[in-house]
Amino acid sequence: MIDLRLLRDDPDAVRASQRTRGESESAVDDLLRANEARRAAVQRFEALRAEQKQLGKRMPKAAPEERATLLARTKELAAEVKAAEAGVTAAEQEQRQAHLAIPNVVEPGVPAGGEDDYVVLREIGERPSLPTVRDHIELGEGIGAFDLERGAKVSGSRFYYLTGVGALLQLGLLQLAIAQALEHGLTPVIPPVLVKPESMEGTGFLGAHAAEVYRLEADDLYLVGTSEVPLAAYHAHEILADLTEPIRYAGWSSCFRREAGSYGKDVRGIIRVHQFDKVEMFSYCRPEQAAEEHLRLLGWEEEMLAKVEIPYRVIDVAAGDLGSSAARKYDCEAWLPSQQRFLELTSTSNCTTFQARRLNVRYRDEEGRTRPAATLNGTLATTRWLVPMLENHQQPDGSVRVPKALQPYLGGRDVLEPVRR
RNA sequence: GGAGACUUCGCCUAGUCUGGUCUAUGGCGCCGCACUGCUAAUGCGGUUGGGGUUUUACCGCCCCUCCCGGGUUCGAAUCCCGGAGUCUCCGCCA
Repeated sequence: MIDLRLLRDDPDAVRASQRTRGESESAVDDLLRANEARRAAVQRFEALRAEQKQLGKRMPKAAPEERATLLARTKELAAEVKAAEAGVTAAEQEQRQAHLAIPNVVEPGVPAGGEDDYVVLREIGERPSLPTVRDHIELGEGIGAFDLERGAKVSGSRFYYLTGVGALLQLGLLQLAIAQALEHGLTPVIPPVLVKPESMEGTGFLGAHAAEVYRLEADDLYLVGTSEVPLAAYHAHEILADLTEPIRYAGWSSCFRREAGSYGKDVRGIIRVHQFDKVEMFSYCRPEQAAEEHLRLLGWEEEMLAKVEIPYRVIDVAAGDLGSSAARKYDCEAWLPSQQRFLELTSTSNCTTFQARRLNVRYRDEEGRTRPAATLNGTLATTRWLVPMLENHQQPDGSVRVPKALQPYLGGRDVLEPVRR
């Protein structure tokens, strides 16, 4: 939810943001109107309620005949107050609707436009020159890293088993991520992956992405698509006592996505799957520190990418492709030799105070006032990373080189050789 | 799954039976001031959160907030109904 004070003080700033995103400007006026209506309703109610309380106070010490007149008026008032209160509730609901319809105000400098209007900030590392290119499926099955057929047999399409070196690669990668997170002072967290509707809603995943989410109807719980959800809801309805330094977590969890509407896209292999594992960074900080913190998270993502020795580029995602919560988003995309294209490996979002306002996460500033915190998130490692790792480190005989940083997790091996199945 | 107890302004707690004087008690903690040459101790004062109004700079005034949502009533922390959470016991499964 955007800041209503900003909306009232500078509605043009919000309109400009909507334009950059390619979204409706009239939504801004809808919210302004709804806010005004709400305030009017509140004033009506409060005036009546004040009178009711005044008269009620006189009741116990009123003389018998005075009491009769009082009673007549207060009875009347009781009905009016009740009606006015209903008016407030209705106006609040209407404002909330209008409020939720407006995505976060984009950060200055975000490229305008849609999915294809990103700006490439830099490209790091050398694309490998390969005489013969095998894709990750051929390589992974060759070295016995995963079993797609049995994944499909047991659970359906877009499921897989990680086996042998594949399981070790993933565990090593995630542990490497946790080790790095610890180095930088983040608190490692293994969160619940089933959450209540309000937690899912608070993080904004039941809006445009509702169809992406698995729901357990019998228990009214949702499977999270990222540990961002339980990490963001972790401090919901809290006032953080000290936020002079950002509070940072590194969540390790399985993630579940329905991938509805992605039929035919990356159907083979482990690029786009229903279940994967991820280490996700999550940061709470003061709003004025958020942009700086965002670059810090991006830096930590790049540090991880360097450790696994993958060529990648960094893009500044265009406004129309940000999602509702983010004010700015940087993606790191790995080079994929088999497809001669880039594949998203990490994504870091600065949600400013938008998400915290929904989840009611606040902090106390120097003057003792409570203010909404800023929240940010960013990817440190996922199952998907195995794809460019296999492809970029492949050798002509179908074996795969192990980056130095991961070798300890694979029993010291520096090459994974093809195995007979 | 069944039964019961509980949920009060950071923490603990009084108040609920017997509705109005609850504008919610006390302690701890925290903040400020005073005092003693420092510390400690003591004394005094302050300390839930949200919203409205004055276009929040401040002060003030008002409304809401005693787990949440309804209801009864002129009036609800207090009575009634529903829900959530915590704990205890029983059952079941590990």
